[in-house]
Amino acid sequence: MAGTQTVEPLAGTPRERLLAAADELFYAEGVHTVGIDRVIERAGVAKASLYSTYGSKDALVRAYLESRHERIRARLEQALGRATTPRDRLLAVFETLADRITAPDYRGCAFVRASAESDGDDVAMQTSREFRGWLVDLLVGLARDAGASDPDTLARQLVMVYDGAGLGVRMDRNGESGRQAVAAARALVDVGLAPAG
Amino acid sequence: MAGTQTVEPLAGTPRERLLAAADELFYAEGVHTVGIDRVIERAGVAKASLYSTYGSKDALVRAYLESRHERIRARLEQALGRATTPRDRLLAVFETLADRITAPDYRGCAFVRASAESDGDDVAMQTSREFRGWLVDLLVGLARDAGASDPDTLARQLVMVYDGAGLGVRMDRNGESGRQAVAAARALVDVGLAPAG
DNA sequence: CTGACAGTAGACAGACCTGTCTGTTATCGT
DNA sequence: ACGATAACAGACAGGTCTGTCTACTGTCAG
Repeated sequence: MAGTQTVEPLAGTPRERLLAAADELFYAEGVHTVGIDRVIERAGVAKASLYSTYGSKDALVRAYLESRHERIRARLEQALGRATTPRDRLLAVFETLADRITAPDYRGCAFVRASAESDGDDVAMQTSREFRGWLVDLLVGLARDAGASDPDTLARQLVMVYDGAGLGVRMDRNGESGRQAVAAARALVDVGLAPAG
Repeated sequence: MAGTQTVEPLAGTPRERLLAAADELFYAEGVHTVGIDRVIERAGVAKASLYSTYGSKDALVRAYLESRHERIRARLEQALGRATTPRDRLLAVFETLADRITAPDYRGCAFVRASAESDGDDVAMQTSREFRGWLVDLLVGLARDAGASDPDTLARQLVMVYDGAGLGVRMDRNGESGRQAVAAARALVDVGLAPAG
C-alpha cells in the first residue's frame, strides 16, 4: 500500500534522536537541502532542545560528520584485525570501503557531498579534511608496511579509486562500481608493490 | 596593493555576459551558494534582463553546465586528433583530463559539485548524467578500439581515477594528484589491454 | 522627430531558513 | 507534596533567495 508506509520513530535521548535524524536526513538529502525543521520533526524533538543540546545547525552537522568518521574508523579497525599479511591489510581496507559503496542505501561519500560547494573553511570542509587526512595516513602506513616503492602515491591512488567508485554509484547508478573498484585497486597494488618502477 | 585589485568587466551581449559571470561564479563558489544578485552584478546586467533571456536560475545553471560540457568535448576532440594509435588515443583522453585538473584554477568537476546534494531529478543531475554518459561512451569506444578485454570496466575505472583525482585536488589540496592519476591510468590500461585476465 | 524596444535600477512579494523567546507540560529527586 | 529541571509546541524576528513589476533611459529605424 503506497502512502501508508510510515517511518519508525527514533529511540533514545533527544540528543541521540537528533543525531540519528540528522544522520538519516543529512545523508539522504544533503546538509544544505535539509532544514532544521525537518530534523526536529524526524527526531520528535522541540526546536529549543536542538539549540540547547547542540547550539547550532553547524554543530549538528559537525556531530553528524564526526559520527560518520567514527563509524568508518571502527569498521576498518575490525577489518584490519582479520587480515594477516601487510598486503592483505592494505587490500582489506579497500575491500571494506568497496563493500560499503555497494550497499543499497549508499548515496556517495558523506564528506564529499557535504563539502562539495563549501568555500574552504566551513565545518563540512574541516571535518572532511580530518577524515581524509586520517584515511590517507592509514593507507600510507599500510602501503609502507607492505613494501610499496612509493607508499604515498599508492595510497593516494587508492583513495582516488575509492572516491571515484563512490561517485560512480551515485552519479551513474553504476552497480558494478564496487567490483570494478576492487579490481582497479588490486591492479594498482600489484604495480605499486613491484620491486622497481 | 591588496584591496585595490579589480575584476575586469565582462564583454559581449547581456546574454554572453550573464553566461560568463555564471561560469565564473558558479564554478568558483558553487551553484547553490551564489545567488542571482551576485551573477547580475558581475555581469553588469539588470535582473529583468536575466529573466527575459534565460527565464530562471535553473535555466542559467543548465546553460552554464552545458557550456562546460561543450568546452570539454571540444578540447578532447582536439587531443584525439593528435593521437595516432588506439592506445594513444585512450591515454590522450585521460591525459587531457589530468592536464585540466592540474590547472591552478581547478576547483573540482563542475558537474560533481553542482549535483553533490541534489535529489536526483534536478537540472544539475540531469546535465551531469548527460555529460558522464557521453564521457563513458567515448572511453568505452576507445577501449574497445584499443583491444581491451573488458572495455566497459576499463572505461569506468578510468573515470573513477579521473573523478578521484579531481576530488584529491579540491579536498586534499594534493598537487601531485595529476601525476599520480596519470600513473594510475597507465597501470589500469596496461592491465586492461593484457591478452587475458 | 517619434515610437518601438532593449536594457537599467530598484522596490516588492512570497517563500524559506536559522535562531530566539514565551508559555506549558511532564518527570524526578527529595 | 513540591520545586527544579527537561522537554514540548509554536510564534516571532531577521535575514536571504527567487522571481515579478514599475518606472526610467538610451538607441535606432523610418
